[in-house]
Amino acid sequence: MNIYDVAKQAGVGIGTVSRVLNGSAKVKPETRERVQAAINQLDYVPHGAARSLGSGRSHVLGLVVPFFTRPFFIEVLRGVEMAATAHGYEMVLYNVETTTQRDHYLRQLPMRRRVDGLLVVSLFCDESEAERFRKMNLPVVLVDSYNPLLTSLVVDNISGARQAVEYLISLGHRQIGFVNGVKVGSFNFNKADDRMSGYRQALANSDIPYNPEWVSATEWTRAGGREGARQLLLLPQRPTAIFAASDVQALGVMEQAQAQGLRVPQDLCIIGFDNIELAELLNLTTVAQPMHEMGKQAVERLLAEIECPQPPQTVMMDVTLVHRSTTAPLAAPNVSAFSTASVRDGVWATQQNIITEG
Amino acid sequence: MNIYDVAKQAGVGIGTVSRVLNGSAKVKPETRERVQAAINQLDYVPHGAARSLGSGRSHVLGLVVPFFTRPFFIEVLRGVEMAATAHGYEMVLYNVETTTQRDHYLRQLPMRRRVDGLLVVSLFCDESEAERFRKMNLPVVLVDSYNPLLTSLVVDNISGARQAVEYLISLGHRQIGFVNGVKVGSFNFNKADDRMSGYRQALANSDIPYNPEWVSATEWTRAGGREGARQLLLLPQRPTAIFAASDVQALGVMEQAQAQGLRVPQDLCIIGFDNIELAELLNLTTVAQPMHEMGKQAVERLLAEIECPQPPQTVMMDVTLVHRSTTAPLAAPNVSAFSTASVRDGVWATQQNIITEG
DNA sequence: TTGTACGCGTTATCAA
DNA sequence: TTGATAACGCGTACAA
Repeated sequence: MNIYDVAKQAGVGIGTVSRVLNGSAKVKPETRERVQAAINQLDYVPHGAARSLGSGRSHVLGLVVPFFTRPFFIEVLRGVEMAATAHGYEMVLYNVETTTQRDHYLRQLPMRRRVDGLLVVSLFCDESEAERFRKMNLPVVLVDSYNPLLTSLVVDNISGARQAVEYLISLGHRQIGFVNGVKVGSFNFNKADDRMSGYRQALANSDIPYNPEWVSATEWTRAGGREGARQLLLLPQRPTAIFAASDVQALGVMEQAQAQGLRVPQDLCIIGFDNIELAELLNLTTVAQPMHEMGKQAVERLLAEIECPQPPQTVMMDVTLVHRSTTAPLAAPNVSAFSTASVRDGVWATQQNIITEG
Repeated sequence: MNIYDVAKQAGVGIGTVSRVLNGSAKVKPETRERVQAAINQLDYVPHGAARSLGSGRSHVLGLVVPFFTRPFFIEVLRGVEMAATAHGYEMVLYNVETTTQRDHYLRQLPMRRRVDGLLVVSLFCDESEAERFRKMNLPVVLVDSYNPLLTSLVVDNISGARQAVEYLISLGHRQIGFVNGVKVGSFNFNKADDRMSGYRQALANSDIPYNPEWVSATEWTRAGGREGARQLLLLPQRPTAIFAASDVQALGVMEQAQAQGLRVPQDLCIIGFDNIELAELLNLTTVAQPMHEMGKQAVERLLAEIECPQPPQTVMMDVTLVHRSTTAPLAAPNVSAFSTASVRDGVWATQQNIITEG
């Protein structure tokens, strides 16, 4: 059951069927109808592989993403999915959890085009790889990562971190901890560095000395955040507020605070980064990234590049601080334990009361 | 840069190159090495589409899943991804959010094999569709759904629901609400019905009359769960415990309890279904499904079917009740408001104390 | 064990 | 506006 069958059934040549299939302009309406009827009658659907082979286009986008089950990536993925299907593209998922996998996907996969383009999320991409993409004529867009040779969509991590810490300072905090993420292999390369820069800039702007003891770099996980917080909170001179490099880590910080009997926000203020769904649920103050929008824009730029080569471009997306109830003005020392807040003010208890989200 | 270039470079015919590429037995080690060297030297990677066209195999698995961002599906997806890559298969994601999309993917997509097999998750599949798959010789495995003509992986939803409700009864509850999920179009067809059956069976087994007022069917979302709980909890005679058809809905129930000032588990016990990551985090008692395992098994059965046709089989996976801290023995009436629990016993506060997970 | 020729189902290019 | 025909790159009989 192929294009010849349809042609025969409709009494035309295969060229005409192909034109109808691809919505080519030059075909008489009457003929088109006849072909269409034959197609419907035979339940004919073109063969994808043959089509790819002939046209050099697969209408498939490759998506290289680390740890795709993590909320941040899921949200980006969602934006990608919506945009891709809207434009008639399919999406194949390459999950990266090891450096080997990363190298494999970024080196082998592009060589012969099973995909029309590649979206690389949160993965560092070196010059030689970028150069190879160019040589192969494989359109690539980076999301949450940067390379001068490739179109890159980044959020302003420095500014986001700075805003978060400046907000804490404005609340009266001076002892501000930072639970950063680690740079594992080639993952999340600039992210950790940039958020660190933002943290230090904010401190410097207010002439607060930088204290390396108040910084820890952990896995980008709940357990990591928890461990990081444990280190900071057991110091003789502990931070009164902690900025975490991701919401997931912030979650771990909250758990650790809970475990040590510290109330949030009275005894410890917490700010996360990302604004995943859970952040809203737990009323976590956080730096919001436009994750859906990033996915969508990435697809659109990639498709543009597939249509015709574009000069590499770096797009900076804005972040916004979302005020929720894990932050509050610094309580006067030694009074915090009996502050004005209700005794039931756990994280969950406050959630219905203090909503300043805007 | 194709197989001919490699052949020329190695001084052999393309047949030999092909044999090397596909690990065919009959090739002299010396020749193999020469070909391999040429492949490496030219950075040659075979063209996927051409390969598919020639062999009739794409090494791609289609994954049709509704609302893939929801935790249950993500977990299944994760299992699928691991198994698929382990076997050298790629994975293309078809997200379904409307009946139109469902029909499209289940009717058009299979017609001409871009994929070697299809995994359909939580979607009802009717006889005619199953029949069509058979006619097309397209291997299909159903996950969390059932059709007699197709290999189906299901969990025992009836038993799971029954276990949950029986547990509540064993704790002394007699007024047990049920926040079920709706059957939207062709989504989650049997699931809602089966969990309802389990609920009613448990009641019947203990001679507790079924009270339709204590049942509501909502969206499978947090907002849905919340709305369902609102209906039940505002009744003059309100339930003392609520069983929710999914963890996500249970979350909504928790929120609503919180909003009405009901303490969990003293004033209201809650059991969910699925055991998503969040359930552990919030210490929600729930019925656990082996989500990763389902994804993995599904892939393995699908691959087996791709190798050679198998008779349809229904595999029942076990569920297990996970005891956490949103359930407790029913407090004596009128005492619950001043029970022995600490005043700070919100959901979060209890989480470190009452852990009976096994 | 190796090389050759053909087929897979399209798209694209021409000439009509 | 249409039909014939040559790619597309590989797998695979079949012949050597």
